[in-house]
Amino acid sequence: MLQRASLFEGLDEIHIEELIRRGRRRRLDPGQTLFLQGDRAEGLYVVTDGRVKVFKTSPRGREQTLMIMREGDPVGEVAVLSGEAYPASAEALEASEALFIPRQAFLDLVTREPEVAMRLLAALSARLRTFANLIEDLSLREVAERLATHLLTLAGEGDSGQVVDLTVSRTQLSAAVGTVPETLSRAFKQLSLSGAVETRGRKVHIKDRALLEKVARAK
Amino acid sequence: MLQRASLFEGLDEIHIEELIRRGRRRRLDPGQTLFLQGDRAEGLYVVTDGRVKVFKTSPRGREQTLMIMREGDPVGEVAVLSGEAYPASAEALEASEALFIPRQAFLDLVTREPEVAMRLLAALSARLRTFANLIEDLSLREVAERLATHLLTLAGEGDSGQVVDLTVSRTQLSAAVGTVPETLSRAFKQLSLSGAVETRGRKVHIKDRALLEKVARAK
DNA sequence: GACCTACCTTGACCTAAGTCAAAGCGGCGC
DNA sequence: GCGCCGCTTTGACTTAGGTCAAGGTAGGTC
Repeated sequence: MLQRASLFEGLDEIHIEELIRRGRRRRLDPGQTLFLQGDRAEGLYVVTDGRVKVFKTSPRGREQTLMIMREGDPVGEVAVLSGEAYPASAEALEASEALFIPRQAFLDLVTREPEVAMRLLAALSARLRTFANLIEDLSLREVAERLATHLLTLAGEGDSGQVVDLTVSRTQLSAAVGTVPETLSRAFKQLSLSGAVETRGRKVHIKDRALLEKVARAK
Repeated sequence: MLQRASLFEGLDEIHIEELIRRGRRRRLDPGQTLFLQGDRAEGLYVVTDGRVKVFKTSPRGREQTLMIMREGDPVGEVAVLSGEAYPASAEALEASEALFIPRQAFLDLVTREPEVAMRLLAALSARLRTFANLIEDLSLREVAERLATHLLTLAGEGDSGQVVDLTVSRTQLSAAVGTVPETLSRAFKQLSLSGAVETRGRKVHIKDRALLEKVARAK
């Protein structure tokens, strides 16, 4: 499984085995916390099954999801690399499993295997790009636009008529889009009324992709 | 100069010289563009003098500053590493100078010198942390709180009574904090009236650090 | 010193979106 | 089948903050 993780793809058996030997497998119940923002970073996790949400919390209890990690994704490497506390919290979205890799084991691997370092650079770059887009969205675009973009991202390249699976509850989606459930609900209604999409629970039917793109690009 | 850049600190003369040989020095007038979001990334820049702003633009003309880079900082490496277009635009804030390093020259150096790769990992990690905080701010906190945090960051560890230099115009600051000049102005007024700070042009006198921290941590 | 320009502040207004409270709705257990 | 619990939607209201339009202020130039 680790071999298929983008970070470790094609890595020698020996290293994989060392990671597993030095690491510790951890089962996660839905909603279970991996770590909280501010915790000292003793290591990182690699998601081996299920999904893990990385998020920030406001004092008033609102949440902003930073990213949702799946099988093969590393969680918490940033803290390990910079040697500081975790900058955000992480919890399992569903029953999941992760391999905990102690700080030093990971640093050893990264310094010893330039290939891993390069992969890591690629991963962090991609993430920075995603974050930059989220910043842009939050600062410069409104909720309906963000939702439209989000749906299009989920939909990928397909054309009108396809059905995308949100895979998360509305509450989770609202936190990912940077709003509250009530506002998300109204944004969906707006998109439905205009004829761009049709919703059925967690499935969203994209009825008019061009229209959705127009909303996404917006004013 | 490059030797003092955090990325290349302590790097062999030979490599530095190669970078300079393969690179191209570029003078920048205030406001001059280095690249625009979406441009194909032929390489990256290292700021050698002055300051460069990296930002996103909305169709309605508003701007969100992502970061301000100074002497020694790399700009545009993310695009080079991920091999895609620049995810944001960059322009000089003042008369500046930068070394343009072609894509391949940089990739050669990174793959050949693990030390540089490690430095880069550290730099990207730090940036991810900054971005995560900006996302949190934009999504979960209000303008006065963000401004207070920003001022405290500029102030560093000092105590009440110190004077911090904004170094940028109000318009620039508003784009960095994620708002418009009018709203920033009102936020400053709010902080002044409460007695937390006093403003004199680009200098801000921190009169009551504890109070400022209270505003920053907020509700 | 007077003028110009660019930036900053203020006031009045408007709108997106958050909050609070109350129904809906749906799946699950009994 | 009935009722319960959690999630989602809806409605009414409030508010942060963006927009537009005047003024104000300061630094630079002649």
